[in-house]
Order: sequence, then structure tokens, then C-alpha cells
Amino acid sequence: MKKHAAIGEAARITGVKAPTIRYYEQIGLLPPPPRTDANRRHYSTNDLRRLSFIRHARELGFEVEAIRTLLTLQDAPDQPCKEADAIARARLAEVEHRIARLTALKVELSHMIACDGHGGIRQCRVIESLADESHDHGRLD
Amino acid sequence: MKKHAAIGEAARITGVKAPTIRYYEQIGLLPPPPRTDANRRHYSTNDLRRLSFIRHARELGFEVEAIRTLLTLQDAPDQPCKEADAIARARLAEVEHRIARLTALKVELSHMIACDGHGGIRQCRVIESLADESHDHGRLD
DNA sequence: GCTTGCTCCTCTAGCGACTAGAGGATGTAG
DNA sequence: CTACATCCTCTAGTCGCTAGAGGAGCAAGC
Repeated sequence: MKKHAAIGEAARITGVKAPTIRYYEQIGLLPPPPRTDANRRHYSTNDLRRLSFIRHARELGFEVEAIRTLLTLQDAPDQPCKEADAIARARLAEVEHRIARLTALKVELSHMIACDGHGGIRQCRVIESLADESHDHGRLD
Repeated sequence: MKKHAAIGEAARITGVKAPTIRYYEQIGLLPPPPRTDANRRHYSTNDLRRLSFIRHARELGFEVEAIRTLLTLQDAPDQPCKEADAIARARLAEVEHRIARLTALKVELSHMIACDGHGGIRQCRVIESLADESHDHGRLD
């Protein structure tokens, strides 16, 4: 990984698009980097790590506010464990909830794919299984 | 399930909020229902099933356009279900990918919680694991 | 030096899929 | 007959980007 990168290179390295990087700066997720004489952003290795972190967390479905919390932890590594622990536990609960929900959805999707292509949509279980009233009506979020 | 329902009752039955039901009508996902003398929407059992279908599909992560396709297939039941099946398969792949990712994160979060009481967050691997370059950089969407 | 073409800058506007609120009409219970 | 819930339409806001306009700067070839 290089020591300094312009925004385009940072985008290439981290997989976060340049406009999104600027957006993250705007909303305060990424600190404003130093600029060159020509007013161009210059990212350090640390910035790139932070960006990679944000990207992976976003891919996992964490909201920006949750990521902000995790980054705050990262920025203050000597914080008392009590607080860190509480935040981690909250995130873990969220992750477990997501896994449970996704696992249920996976089962449903697997059943839906049992359609074998004989005789058209009437025998296709994709639609049937989604319209099925026997599915729970409880809140999931 | 009752034969006719006002929008509030439809919301209660299907779990889709009233403004969202109107929104679905607006974007053409739900056909405009008949109105009473006082201009109030009146939903049939069939509308409620369609709404339940939409809700389930949204919860499964289907985009509105994908749902529109599924509903079109449903409305023309003699079409082959290859398309619907393909959509479901794509969803299943994504769901499995997310489960795998979240499971990995869950392990790291568990470790983080397990490390409490010994010198703070520095020993925790959550942030490290999310910033880890060894994670793939390929497109996910 | 000069031109070509890429990258970068800021700014505003748009997207999907809702959600919230204003302001007003109607339906129902005591 | 008066509350109060429910409904109506409408506009505007939310989140997390994404696209485009319009302009400046840099590196490389001639």
C-alpha cells in the first residue's frame, strides 16, 4: 500500500468511489485530509485503512451512525472497557439479529427455488411462497 | 381475513403502513382500489394478498422493480417462471454471502467482548478485521 | 511553449423507498 | 352534538449515495 494517494487512487485501492469519499468527509466519517498546492486531497495509509473499514462495515449493512460509533472507539483506544464492551454487545446483538433474519429468508428462498419449470408459473413456488398467509406478520426491524 | 378493509385495517392486517400502501399505489405496484362515497380506499382480499406478497418480497430484499416483475408474472400466469426463478436465485446468493460475512463479524465481535477488562479496545479485533485488506475488493451489487 | 486529455475541484440535483407533517374532510361513539 | 379517530391530498424530508455541470490543474507529446 502506498504512503500517499490522490482521491482517484484512494478509490481504486479501497473500492470506495471518489464522490463517496468526499461524501464521507462531508458527513464527518473521514477527517478532511491535507491538500496539495492545487487544493487536491491527499490520503495517508491510515486514511485508506479507515476507508476500507467503512466500506466493509457498509457492505455488512451497518448504518453510518453505527460505523461512526465504531470509529470513535478506534480513535480513542484507551477508553474504559465498560463503554467499549457495551457498544460491542449492542453491535453483536444487531449482527445476531441480522443473521437470524437472513437465515430465515434463506430457507424461504431455497423453498421458492424448488420450481422445476414444468407448465409455467402456476406451479412456480416463488410467488406462492411469498403470498402465503401462513407466514408471520410480526415486525422484523 | 375480512372481505373489505379500509386502509388502516389493511395496514394492520398486512403489516404495511398506510402511507406506504398509498405510495405503492402511486408507483403502480398496487392497483388503485375502489373508493367509498367519501373517497376512501377499500381493499379486497385479493389486494391484501398482493400487499402481503409485496411486504414479504421487500423483507426478502427484493427491489421494487423485481417485485413488479414478479407481480407481472403472477398476473400473466401462463408465462414460464424462468425469470422469477432467476430473481430468487440471485437473492439467495446475496443472502448467503451476507450471512457468511456477518458470521465472520459476529466471531470478531464475540472476541472483542471476551477481551474486556484488559487494557481497552487495543486488543479488540473488530476494527482490524473490518479494515483487513485480505477481504475481497470485488463488487457486491 | 502549447495543446490534449485526464484527474481533480465545488456545487446542485436526483435516486429508491419510504416517512413525517400540514391542513382539511368524514365516520363513529358517548 | 360534540369529540376524536381515521381518512384524504399534498409537499418536503430522510439516508446513503450518484450523476452531472462547469471549471482548474497537471503530465506528456509535439
